[in-house]
Amino acid sequence: MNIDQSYDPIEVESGWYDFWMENGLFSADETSDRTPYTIVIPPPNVTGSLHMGHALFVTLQDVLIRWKRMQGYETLWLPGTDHAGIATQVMVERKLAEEGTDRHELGREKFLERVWDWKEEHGGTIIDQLKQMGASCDWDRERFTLDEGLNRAVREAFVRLYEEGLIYRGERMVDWDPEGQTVLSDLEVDREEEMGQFWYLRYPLADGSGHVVVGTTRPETMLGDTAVAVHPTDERYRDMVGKEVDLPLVGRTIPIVADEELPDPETGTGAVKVTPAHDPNDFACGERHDLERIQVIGFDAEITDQAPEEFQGLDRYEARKLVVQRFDELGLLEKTEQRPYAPGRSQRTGVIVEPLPMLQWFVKGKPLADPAIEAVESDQTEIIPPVWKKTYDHFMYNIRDWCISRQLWWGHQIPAWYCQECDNTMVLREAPDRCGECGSDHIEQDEDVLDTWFSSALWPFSTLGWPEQTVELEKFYPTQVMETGFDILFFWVARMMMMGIHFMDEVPFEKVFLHAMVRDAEGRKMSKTYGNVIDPLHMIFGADAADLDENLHAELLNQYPDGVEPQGADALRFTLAIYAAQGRDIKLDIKRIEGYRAFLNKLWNATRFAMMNLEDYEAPPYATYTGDWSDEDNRPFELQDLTTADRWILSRLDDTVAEVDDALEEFRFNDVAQTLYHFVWHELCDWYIELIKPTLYDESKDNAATRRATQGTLLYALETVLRLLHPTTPYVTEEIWQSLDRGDDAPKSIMVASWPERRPELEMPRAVETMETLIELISAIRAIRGETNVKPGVEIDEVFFSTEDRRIQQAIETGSPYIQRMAKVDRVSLVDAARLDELDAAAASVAKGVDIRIPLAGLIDIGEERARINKELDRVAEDIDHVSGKLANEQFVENAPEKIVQKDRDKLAAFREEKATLQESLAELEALDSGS
RNA sequence: GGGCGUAUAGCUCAGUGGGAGAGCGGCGGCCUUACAAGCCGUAGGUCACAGGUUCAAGUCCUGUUGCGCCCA
Repeated sequence: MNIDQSYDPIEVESGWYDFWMENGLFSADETSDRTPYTIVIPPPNVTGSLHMGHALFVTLQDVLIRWKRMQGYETLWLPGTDHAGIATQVMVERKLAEEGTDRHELGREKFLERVWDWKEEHGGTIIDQLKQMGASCDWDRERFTLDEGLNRAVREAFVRLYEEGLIYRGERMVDWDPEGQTVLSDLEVDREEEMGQFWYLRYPLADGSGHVVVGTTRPETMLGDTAVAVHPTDERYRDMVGKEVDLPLVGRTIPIVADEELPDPETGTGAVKVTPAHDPNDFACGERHDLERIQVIGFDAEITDQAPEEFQGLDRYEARKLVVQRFDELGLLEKTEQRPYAPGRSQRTGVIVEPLPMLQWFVKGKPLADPAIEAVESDQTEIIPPVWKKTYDHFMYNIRDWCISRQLWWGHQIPAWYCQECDNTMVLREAPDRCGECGSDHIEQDEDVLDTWFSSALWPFSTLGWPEQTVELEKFYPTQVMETGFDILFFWVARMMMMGIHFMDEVPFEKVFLHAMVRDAEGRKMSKTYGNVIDPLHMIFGADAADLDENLHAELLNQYPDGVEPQGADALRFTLAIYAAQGRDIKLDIKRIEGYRAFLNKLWNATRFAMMNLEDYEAPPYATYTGDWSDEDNRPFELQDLTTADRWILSRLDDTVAEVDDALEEFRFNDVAQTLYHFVWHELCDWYIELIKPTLYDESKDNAATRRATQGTLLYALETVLRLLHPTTPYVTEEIWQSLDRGDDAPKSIMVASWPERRPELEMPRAVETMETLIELISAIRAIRGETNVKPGVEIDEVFFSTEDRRIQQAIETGSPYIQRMAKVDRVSLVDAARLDELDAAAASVAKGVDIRIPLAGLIDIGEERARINKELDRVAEDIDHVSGKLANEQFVENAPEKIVQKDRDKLAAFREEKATLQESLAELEALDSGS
């Protein structure tokens, strides 16, 4: 025995990762002639740390990669990290603030040094954590979105798109993050509905003939109003169009214009104020009516000198208060009300964004989106689950130009240079010495950097060496699967599709699998606000109460005041896999993780059992497990020596192989895990191992061949199921597999053992049928025992079976030793119906059409047995009602397929027979009861 | 406001027109030499609601309600 008494995940998971690394088992060979299978990792934030979302994607991708690797593909799982522009820069800026300085004081160069330092310090964390999850990435190829090769790819892509007219610089309304001090793309702004104030302001008409009332959620912007708009069909304002109003507080006179789009007669008063410099819709309206843009809120979110002096320098919210106050004082505040509104907030800083017109760089949407739509339409890329195709299409068909410049320093600096002399703009791969137009050397590079997602969009090919035509690119592009969360379908997947097709003329991946969000057990997002965060590392390694944060992990602490036990990466992975049903969020409950650790313990102990009973077994060469079986000498056991139980488990194993494989092909990870769980626990352990104990314990000469066949079956089944489980639970399967010590010709790791395939030789339906019958009969006897208070230790003298069915009779004959053992029965007697009638009082049951009788013989509680039979009778009566009702329906008999109708007729007959048997038995019991 | 999804046992979820399932939890009984992280048995359902199609609906269609997400 070289396996510990119980499963200890920490112990098991401690050494194998190094072993895999040392043997180079994760490395892809770009020169091999094997069919490639490539996944590029969704690069996590370089300074981040592992959360459940990461744990999920690592699990699913590793399952796919390990599966394909075992199938013999040249697998490449290419890892890396993302520089996460805003997030990282904000982090470092906060640190600087603590030191009482800021990036401007430091200067660009020094600041970037600090960020690189920060990256060096924290950058390894997430990578180490991915490794702890067991990720079999090719670490030699690890990339970073800011490394030199990727920077080159970014410059190349930018320049080409510029030359093709697909990147341009222009003044547009953009979302400004006043805290992050940068522009954001549409996608980086979150809108969440909240209750807000809605103010109604009176603007007096310039001719003194009255006033117009406008509603707004942002009164401070009135300082920049340059018009009031009403709908041309709105009768209320028909006479006002063309008139002017005196803008209070400001003293400006502004027109009332008729606009088709901006005002909604159904909302508010139907008249709206127009602030072209501070709202995208107003901006558009301003373009239509040629209105002035007056920017009254600056980049620091303070009121500019374009506003009256009183307001200048005020924060936008202070200004709001003051504006409202002044309106009130002037009697121009009509009313206020509470109303839900959805302000845009920066995804990074959480601050309400300020829409402002700015000169920025943009990527044109439509020309890149059209081929990407077509690629999905024509199935060059398949989106799974398919429901997301609609969302993808919706985004692509309504795509807007993408603002890619960011007022940050941490990122790829835009490769554009401006001549200070002649205003020439140069977009180039390398920095120029002088202006190409006027020759001046007074040139400056654009200060801004690119949106991080711009570099991420190139990830599937930039990581393989593009723009060089590398061997890697040739071998591994396009990739096979992009596996990521649906929340970045637009941010990332859509943009990779556009860029991949544009630059490579080929889609970046054949399939996109979008996984769900991991939530807490109640379905809420994991967040500090709720205190419901579950840290994957706490699940893997355990956590003392002291390790847990009272804010982040409040709920966990509540549930586990003393901390949590280590569950291991395998249990976590198995849990995430079995939860990963398509089209549904994952509501993670720690109890489930504990349950699957118990499952791995079960597997562990099944192995211990096997090893105890295989000590004298001489295992066949490993090649017989994976090789061709058409040659009888190359099989791991003699088929003719197999017992019914052996045949059954091998058949079921073969079904399991097929089910697992099908489920993997279709990304049904939950079915993969569920199928294996059921097979290992409820077939292999609950039945097979129990069934074969007598065979294994009988060391007589007569039994030698049978025993050997059973030993062979046990080892084969265990070894095969380990291979099936390996992609999901790599550590424990490697540990157990190694301890089986399958000889010199076995691969050095289960990682590179071959993936199980169906074996026609193992399909033995007759044995399956027999075992299914036996399992039902045994369960029926156990149910009687359990419900009539027969103690588990007590052996029943004799059980009688009666059936007309030849095949079932045979099953009982061959299976009687199994029945004896599993139901704890001394004798099994197969008799004809007449013999049953001779029995006096007996417990009775019917299963598979077999009458089962157990003479009471003083061991069965008569009262309990009567109650049990009455319950059975109720059930049968319901069944009879149901089926006979169906058969009484002429429509059903006429229209339903004959097969279905016949099935119901057979059922009805069986139910009636069962009822008769039970009634008879009950009558006997009652006679006995009254007689005694 | 528009769109997408979802509703099945106490909880978390499978379910592919043909008698409603699993895991966890509950209850009862077991220290049976692989495993008490275990074993045996068992209770628990108006498949959200209302219509419709069909011989037959958890499953297909329509509507309603609740919940979730995306876009505006």
